This record gives sequence, C-alpha cells and structure tokens, in this order.
Amino acid sequence: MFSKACEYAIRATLLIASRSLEGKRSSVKDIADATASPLAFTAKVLQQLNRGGIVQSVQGKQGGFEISREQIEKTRLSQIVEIMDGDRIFTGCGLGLHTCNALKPCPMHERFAQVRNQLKEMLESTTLLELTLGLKDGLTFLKR
Amino acid sequence: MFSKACEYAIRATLLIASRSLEGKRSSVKDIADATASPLAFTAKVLQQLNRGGIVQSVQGKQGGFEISREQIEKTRLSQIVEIMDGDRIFTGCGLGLHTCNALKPCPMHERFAQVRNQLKEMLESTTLLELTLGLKDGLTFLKR
DNA sequence: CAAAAACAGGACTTTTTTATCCTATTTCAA
DNA sequence: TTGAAATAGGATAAAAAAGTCCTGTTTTTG
Repeated sequence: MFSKACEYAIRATLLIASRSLEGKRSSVKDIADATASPLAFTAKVLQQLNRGGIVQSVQGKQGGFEISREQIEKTRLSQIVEIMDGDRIFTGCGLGLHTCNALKPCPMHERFAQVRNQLKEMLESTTLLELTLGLKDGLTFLKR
Repeated sequence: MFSKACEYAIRATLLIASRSLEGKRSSVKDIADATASPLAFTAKVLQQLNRGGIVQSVQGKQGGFEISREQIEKTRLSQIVEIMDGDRIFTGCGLGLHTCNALKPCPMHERFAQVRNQLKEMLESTTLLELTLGLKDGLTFLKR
C-alpha cells in the first residue's frame, strides 16, 4: 500500500511526536531503535520530513528531531503520505491507466474510487495527536 | 496499490473475458495491444494466470487465451489480486509491522483495517462478468 | 510431412526501491 | 577553543520489480 519509506516516515513521526509531548528531542538512533527501522535509511526519511515541514531538525550536540505541540495537533497522516509517496494513491487509477476518470473510466473506476476516497478521508481526518494518545498509554506500538 | 503485474493481469483478464463472451480467443499480441501493455511481460503474467486457473491457454496455431462463461460469472477480482500480489494487501499492517492485530495494534490499526476490509469486500464481491458488461457497451476502457 | 502460428519458460537486462557508507558541517559544553 | 555528539547530504551497493530476448514445444493447415 505505502512504500517502505512512507511506513518508516509515519512510524518515525509518531515517535517524535510522542517524545516531543514529553519535552524530549529524538535522535536518529532513538528513532531507528524505537521503530525497528534501518538507521541510515531512517536518517534519509527524516531529512525528507524535515524539508517537508512535518518535523523540525536541530543540528549539533543535543540536537535531534522534534515537533511543536501545535503541529502535532494540526498535522494529518495524509500530509506525510503525500510527501513520501506523492498523491498517486489518492488519485491514481486502480488498473494503472493514465487517463481514467468519470468521463473515460476503466471497468473498476467507480468501485475503486470509492475505496480510494475512503482511504483519503481516513488519512485526512487523522491527526498525529490522536495517534500519539494510544502510544503514551501503551495501548499501541511502533515495532514488531 | 497493486503491482504493475497485477494491473496488467486484471486488464488482460477482462479483455479475454470480453472476447470469450463473443466466442473469440485472444493471443498475447491481441491482449498487449488492447490493453497497452508490454508484450513479453504480459506473456509472463498470462502464464501465471493460466497456472492459477483464472484463464485457460490453448497452445499451437489458432491457440490463445480464453475463459469459460461459467468462470466469467464466478471469478472475483480478489482471486486475481491474490494470485499476482498475495494477500498482504488484504491482511498486512499499514505501517509494515509484522505483528499488528487487535491485541497488539499499531496506532493506525483500527482505522486502516476498516479501509482494508472495504477494499477486500469490494474485490471479493466484483465478478469478471459485471466488469465486462461496460466494456462491451463501450462505456469503460482498458487503455490510456 | 513441413511450415507457420501460437504459448512455455529460462536467462538476462534495466529500472526503481531499499539500504549503507563516508565525509562535511553544526552546535554544545568542558 | 577544541573535542564530542549530532544532523546533512552525496556516493555507492544490494535487492526487488519491471521488462526483454531467445529457444523450445505444441498444434493447425497447406
């Protein structure tokens, strides 16, 4: 469904958000460990998230990654997915046709668009804050 | 969402079904042309579909691919997807966790499982016959 | 029977994705 | 002010997916 990079990105972002709410910055090592992700690859993913404005990086000793309380409340899963994988998953044809829309639809178009829109709405309506709550309480997990 | 191989597989199967209902066999060339797919790669995909029992191949001159009326009525999109891409799309975790279920869920688990199930139900409830109807009437398309 | 038309399948190549490594730069703190 | 702890980013490597090529086999038909 999502690329590996995108999966790591969401996991990393949720960890950073969770730690940020406790006033702590997260280093790449912390993140890779807590999300069971390859460290160097996660570093690349974090650069992308930083450029995309999803997380803030702080260089130098005592540096790391953080997200402001305000951003944790406002940021939606859809923004992370779009930065990592683009909008193909939200708009693309299920059969890979370049031109597929209500006027010139593929045979699956109508049914597929419904599911695609449900996915889109789910991602657009879910904030980082909502997802960090379960993490804090130990009800949800970021590895295994 | 689906692999390229899976996209080609669905397109090819629908073309074969549509032609089969007119009593015609389809050659790899016919299929690649009508679905704007790479010929040699489509040939591989068709071998997989044949082994999986989705289509029947007939070797030799005047050979090609066909599907029986009965199979066109009974075959579901989910069967093609499962043969080409496996069941990860139906059961896998949105964040790529190996162990993610109601007992030990990732933060997205509940929301994601809903969408995943809607996709599954859509694919399981859609038959080849339903999708070929629009094709025959020129209302839906397999290329562009 | 022989040639032509078709699928089968193994080997290979190319492209994309995933992952690693190394060096440079920034910042803190002793 | 210098060394240690961080991120930044380019180059490279490995693995997977996508795509091609070639040869063999089957079947029809002249």
